[in-house]
Amino acid sequence: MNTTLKIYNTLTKRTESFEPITKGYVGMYVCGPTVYSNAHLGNARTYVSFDIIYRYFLHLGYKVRYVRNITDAGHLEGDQDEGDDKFAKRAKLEQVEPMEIVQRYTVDFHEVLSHFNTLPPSIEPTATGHIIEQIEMTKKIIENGFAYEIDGTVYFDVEKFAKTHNYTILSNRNLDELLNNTRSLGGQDEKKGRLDFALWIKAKPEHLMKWPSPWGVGFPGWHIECSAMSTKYLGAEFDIHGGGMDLIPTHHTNEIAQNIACNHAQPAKFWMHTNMLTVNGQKMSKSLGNSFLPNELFSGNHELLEKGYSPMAVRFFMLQAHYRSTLDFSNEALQAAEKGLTRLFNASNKLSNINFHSSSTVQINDLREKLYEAMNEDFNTPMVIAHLFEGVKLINLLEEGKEKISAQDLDSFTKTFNTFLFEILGLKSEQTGSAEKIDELMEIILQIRSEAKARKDFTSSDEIRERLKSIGIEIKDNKEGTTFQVA
RNA sequence: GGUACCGUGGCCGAGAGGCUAGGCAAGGCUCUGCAAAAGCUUCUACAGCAGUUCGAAUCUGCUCGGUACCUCCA
Repeated sequence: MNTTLKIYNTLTKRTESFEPITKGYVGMYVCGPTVYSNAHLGNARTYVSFDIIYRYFLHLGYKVRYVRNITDAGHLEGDQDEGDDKFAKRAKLEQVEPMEIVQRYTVDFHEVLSHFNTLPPSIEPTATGHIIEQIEMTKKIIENGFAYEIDGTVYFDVEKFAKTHNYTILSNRNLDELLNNTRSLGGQDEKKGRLDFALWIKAKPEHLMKWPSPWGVGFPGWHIECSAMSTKYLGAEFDIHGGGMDLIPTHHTNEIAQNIACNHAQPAKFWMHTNMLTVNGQKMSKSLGNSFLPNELFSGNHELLEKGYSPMAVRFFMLQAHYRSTLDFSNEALQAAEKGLTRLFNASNKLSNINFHSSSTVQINDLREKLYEAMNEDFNTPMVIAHLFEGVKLINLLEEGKEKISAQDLDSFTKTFNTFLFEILGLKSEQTGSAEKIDELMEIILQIRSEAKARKDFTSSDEIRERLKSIGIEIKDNKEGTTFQVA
């Protein structure tokens, strides 16, 4: 296995070999959620994708600092200066303090991600906790001549920046077309250029979340928080910056401009973007009203859902598509994922029951190499899963005694299979804490049943099966004995 | 309107010039008191048209269809 990790870089539009800036260390920043409402499934996909990336770096032995922010201030509704920020707006609606909104949805966000078994980031900074850093950065950008103040609001001067830098490097948009875009936004702007965006916004008197600054009382613009926090925790230049694809044209474009204007450096070597989750071919989003909340998904309580799906089935469903492809949601696809995942878990359980022989009739290293190659190809999880299913086939052959494996190979194979399934893909079987007791209970019940069967007392054995089924435990007879599954 | 991207078997989805993933569904078989499950196995697809090539799902052009972004969004 000598392949190197390759990553598609939005900055260069190419797949490039990954080399960390500092050997053995990876600095990764991912744009986190704006916590003004519940996280939906589409949001979750992005964080599951980056969870895989984080896990794989850890698996490869890197020391990773994974920073993912919480946007809890200064996110404007529109790009117009009179915009209210989202928290204040939502707070007014719900008659609560803005920070109450922030707290509620931050907790919700964490709950959702923990259902999906994502690892927490190393640092999860909040925008409100870094007002000073954002003010400092804004000051520096003004000093460097790329921003100007008008009546308490500070704007980034995009046209000036674009004269000496490639402002649209990420989106590949034509700057002139952007500047002359006929689509008008209405309202008179006090800013100089139509592409200029706010770094600091003057607060109206009734505004709830506001802070003092050299330009008066106000609150930070959206884009500056990520620049300030990534610089603070990862430095002016770090390895990876990630986020959803919808952040490319505005948020990330502006982030790069701010970083260069302040630090004279393009912040990240690699820009990685995850694609959208679609429903019936359309992007899942809050504004389109086609989004599910994870709780609705788990319970099946939504008009688009035929039934509830477990968080792991959903995670597995997401991993069956590549992170840069759109993924279309459907009940059929989720049910397929559910069954496929069960097969993988069953195979993993079987591994401990396989007998070893003096030598192997199978090639174990091939599979291992293919798994690493797949991950190294820009984290190609669908291919990893395909190879794991080859492993499932192999496990079944070994179990039936059609192929033989040595103790050493079995050990290595078990380790590889389970490492990829649990550690790298982050899947976990969803047994409850009392699972062991259930196992013991079931052992007793099944023994009684098999005794009844031995007496050809099928009335009793069938009754046991039916009554277990009625409480959601399904039993299956096969050659070696009886297995059971808790629904 | 502008700019990108995409169109793969019944469904979801990898692949990116020859070696024709994988899962689910469906058919067949094995196992079995019955049932269910499980296992094995079969099914050979790349929107259409033209071109480049010894060879194209993969490259080029056009046509049709879809989506995203340009306005808050992961």
